[in-house]
Amino acid sequence: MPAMKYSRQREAIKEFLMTRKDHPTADVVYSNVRDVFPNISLGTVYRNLTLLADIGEISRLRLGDGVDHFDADTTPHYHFICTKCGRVSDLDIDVLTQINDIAGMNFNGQITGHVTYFYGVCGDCCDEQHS
Amino acid sequence: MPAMKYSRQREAIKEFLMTRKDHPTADVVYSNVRDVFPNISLGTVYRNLTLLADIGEISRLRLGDGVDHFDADTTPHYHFICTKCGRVSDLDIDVLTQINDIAGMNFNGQITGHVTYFYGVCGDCCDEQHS
DNA sequence: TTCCTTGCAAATCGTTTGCATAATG
DNA sequence: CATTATGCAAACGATTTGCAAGGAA
Repeated sequence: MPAMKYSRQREAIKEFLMTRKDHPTADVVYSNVRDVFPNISLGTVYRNLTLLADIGEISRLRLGDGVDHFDADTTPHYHFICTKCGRVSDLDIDVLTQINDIAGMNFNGQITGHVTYFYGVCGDCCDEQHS
Repeated sequence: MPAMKYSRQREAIKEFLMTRKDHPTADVVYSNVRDVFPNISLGTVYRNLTLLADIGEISRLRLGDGVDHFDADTTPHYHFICTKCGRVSDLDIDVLTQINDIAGMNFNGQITGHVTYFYGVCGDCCDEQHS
């Protein structure tokens, strides 16, 4: 693991991510950071997102839609994906550690964790249906 | 949705999947079905896997490893991924419908389901560590 | 004969990487 | 000055798609 040097671009990427709670993709990060660094390349964005995720300063979300999402909030929490608009939002519940034990019943091996995401229709899309 | 016609290739793909409980990828399906149809193309495998998944005869698993896995067992159940060997196996527990309700607390919207996969070390890999 | 399915190859999408140059320590 | 980071473009792996030819209803 090489020593990390400061870079304005990386800082801008992280700062942008911290302003958002909708878990943007690399592409969204790219087009937004380009407002500040018009010459930044998509490769640099990917490199820094990967680097930040590796050192634990951000987290990478694989939600099964084929695209990686990124989150400046690294505390363990669950996510919700709206099947109408695709929006990703945080859920305000405790981590369900007990389901690891439930899953471990009748299983030959050690279960150390789980990944869960919930889906359904978000508040905004529910409102649209009623109007 | 166009009417579906019989095809030997599709049949072979589905039959192969039914013999396996390790959730193979499209590539694994391809190389195995090629033993029966040496001229089958990867495109045909993908087309049929997608078609079968769309009509609900098989299910497509996105486990966050960047590759799609396929399962002839379409009944709802949970999966376990070994972080050592990458093997995917079924878990013998009931579906935890109650966690949808838990997740729905303090949430403005409707939660209709969830996707969960567990990870850890499988029985075989545990044994290896001890020997 | 109609229209679905195939094999093949090219295209697409998200992501990674090699390389010469620029910036950091 | 040593080394990491950048921009660019090419490479990549998984998956999809256009097309002409083959097979099912």
